[in-house]
Amino acid sequence: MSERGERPTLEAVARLAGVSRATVSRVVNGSPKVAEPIRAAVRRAVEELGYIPNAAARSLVTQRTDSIALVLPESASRVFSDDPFFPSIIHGVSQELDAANKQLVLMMTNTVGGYERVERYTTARHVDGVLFASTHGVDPLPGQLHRLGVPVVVSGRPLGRSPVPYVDVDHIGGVRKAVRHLLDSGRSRIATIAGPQDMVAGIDRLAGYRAELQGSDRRSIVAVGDFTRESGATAMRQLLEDDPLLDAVFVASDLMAHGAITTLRELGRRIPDDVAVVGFDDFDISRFTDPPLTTVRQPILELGRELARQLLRVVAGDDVPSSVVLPTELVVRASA
Amino acid sequence: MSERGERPTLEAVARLAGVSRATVSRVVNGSPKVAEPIRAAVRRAVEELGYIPNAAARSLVTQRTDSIALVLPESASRVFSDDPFFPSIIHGVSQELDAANKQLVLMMTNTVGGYERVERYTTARHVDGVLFASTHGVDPLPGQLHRLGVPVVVSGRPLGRSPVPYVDVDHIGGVRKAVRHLLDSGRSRIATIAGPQDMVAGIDRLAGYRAELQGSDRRSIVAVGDFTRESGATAMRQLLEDDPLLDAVFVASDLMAHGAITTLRELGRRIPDDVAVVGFDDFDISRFTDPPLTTVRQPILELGRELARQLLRVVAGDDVPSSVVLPTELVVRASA
DNA sequence: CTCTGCTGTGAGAGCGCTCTCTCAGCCCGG
DNA sequence: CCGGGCTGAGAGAGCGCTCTCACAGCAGAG
Repeated sequence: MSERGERPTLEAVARLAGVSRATVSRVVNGSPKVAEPIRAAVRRAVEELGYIPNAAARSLVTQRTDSIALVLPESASRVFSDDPFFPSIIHGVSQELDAANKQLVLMMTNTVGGYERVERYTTARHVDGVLFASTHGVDPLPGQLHRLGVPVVVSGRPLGRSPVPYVDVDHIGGVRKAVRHLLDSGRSRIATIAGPQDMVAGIDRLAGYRAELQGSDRRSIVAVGDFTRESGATAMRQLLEDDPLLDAVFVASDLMAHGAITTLRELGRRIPDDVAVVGFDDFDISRFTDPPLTTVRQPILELGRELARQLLRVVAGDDVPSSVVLPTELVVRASA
Repeated sequence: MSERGERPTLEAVARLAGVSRATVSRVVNGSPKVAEPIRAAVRRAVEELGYIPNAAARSLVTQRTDSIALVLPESASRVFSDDPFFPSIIHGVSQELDAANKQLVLMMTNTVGGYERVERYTTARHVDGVLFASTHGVDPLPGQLHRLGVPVVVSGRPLGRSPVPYVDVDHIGGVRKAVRHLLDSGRSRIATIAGPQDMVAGIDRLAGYRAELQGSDRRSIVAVGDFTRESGATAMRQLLEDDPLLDAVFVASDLMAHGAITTLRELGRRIPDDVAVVGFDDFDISRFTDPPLTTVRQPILELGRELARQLLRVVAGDDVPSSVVLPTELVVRASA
């Protein structure tokens, strides 16, 4: 191994193997048009010197960086320590990028100047593509990058009209199954704790609830939270004030469902006997609540992987099915 | 804004401003020896063209990449979705790197060929420095990189003798406070569920338990888990078989403590009346267990930040206080 | 035996930047 | 009025790689 700072270059390998730089480059990059004996000699020289290509030099000429940015929005930090959503996304993305030999550059917009940093960094093409995780409201950046020709894929259908390809899960379908389950088990006063109405996940899950209830003669009872446990607890309290006789609640996130369960217990309601509770997410933790939570599973890891796969496809220049919606599934446990 | 692929270069800015490339470079990099009028002219040209320096070209000559790798070990993935430890580390690291204008490159060793990938990537100096999060057992890579002169800082005191600087928390001090608390509240049969004994966190927390018990005439009752909820539940069952009369348990992680609580409840033990439970971590979720968990708080976010700060110092060439140990603190809630 | 057409290799330019070195211009002292 | 010292700007090399183009060598056709 070489000492600090004196890494072998293509030149050195070429000299040792007795060939030109171009030939070494061909071998290193797997070009087929190199005679076998020469290829072997080069391989040996590479091995001997412990040669590893300099990424900066390569990027400079190829205009590729072999790295992908994953941008997490401001809100991510708020829930980061308690909400396994972003970790799972990261994990899924990482799996696919690893397999494709791309690097994952993580960026958060939560810190001071975060938005400008991300904007500069991504428009400067320091990365080959950009992934956005669940943006709040209307974030102009994905569209802007898309227009500049930077490969972009976002998680969650963007609000408003947007040409940016996305990957999302079937919120509405999942919620409808959940509400149907409550109806089928004879519940008659079914409330919901919705998510923030500036996020597609919040909007769609409420829409699903409304859609399924529409078919029945039940009226909707709605409170809104922000996906945190605390907001779930508060919203539940409010819901019970609105209708003390409600016998079921669909909660738009598991964390909020946990909060709701805490409130229900404090107020002496038995679950599911008095009030049935269904969540949305299927976080690991929900198997361990008391009672274990019935919930709609969304495949978060898979969402991350699909996100990465789509982006890699765009980066590679393949045409992309503009968007993907992954299925959700009702997981019935004891709470409903 | 320019079309795809035709980003302005230094050259273009220089031409527009009527100066040389060198001068533009000086202005862009904030050199003080440029006359004010010229500086202003260059700034204007930069603005007008929307010039952003090409990172690859810069890296090529400076030999810096302005990015830092954070390596998460294999085990991270296993617990990723349920354990807020890594997310918090990432978050803390990210905060500091953002502030220093460095990029965060995330690498996991969990995927196929992960170790080799990380090794190649980091030794190839594609990053200015490498952070390792809580390695299992004895990982040779940090030491190896350190020897090659690559700036490295690891989280958690390395097992065995190692010259690699680390940042850790005061496991032993925290555990001693926890056990002392149990002793002071009159508990006489204090068991422990230890963490994996190939990790410093597991070893030290057990050592702290033993050390504090040593002073009293109480005997130690030990079971070992792997920091997961399930292992906590199993270990608790085992502990109760070993000593049905135990009246307290110090659990080496919050997740395992949750598992233990589940078991205790299943077996009809009241908490804290029959058995007091103390955890270690102070995850958010522990405020919401029933009863809320008394636990040792370790400052995970701060650990991440300190990790990044130390590494940035090494990268900058400042001499580094070889290691840092952050304080832990007992948080008393209802479970003990 | 020459010519054409291939295949495999080398020469060399150039990606966009930084940094050293050189030098022009100016101020001040002698 | 001239020379030395200083300051600020430009010229130019070169970081390590890829890729185009030229060309050597050889096979097969005419």
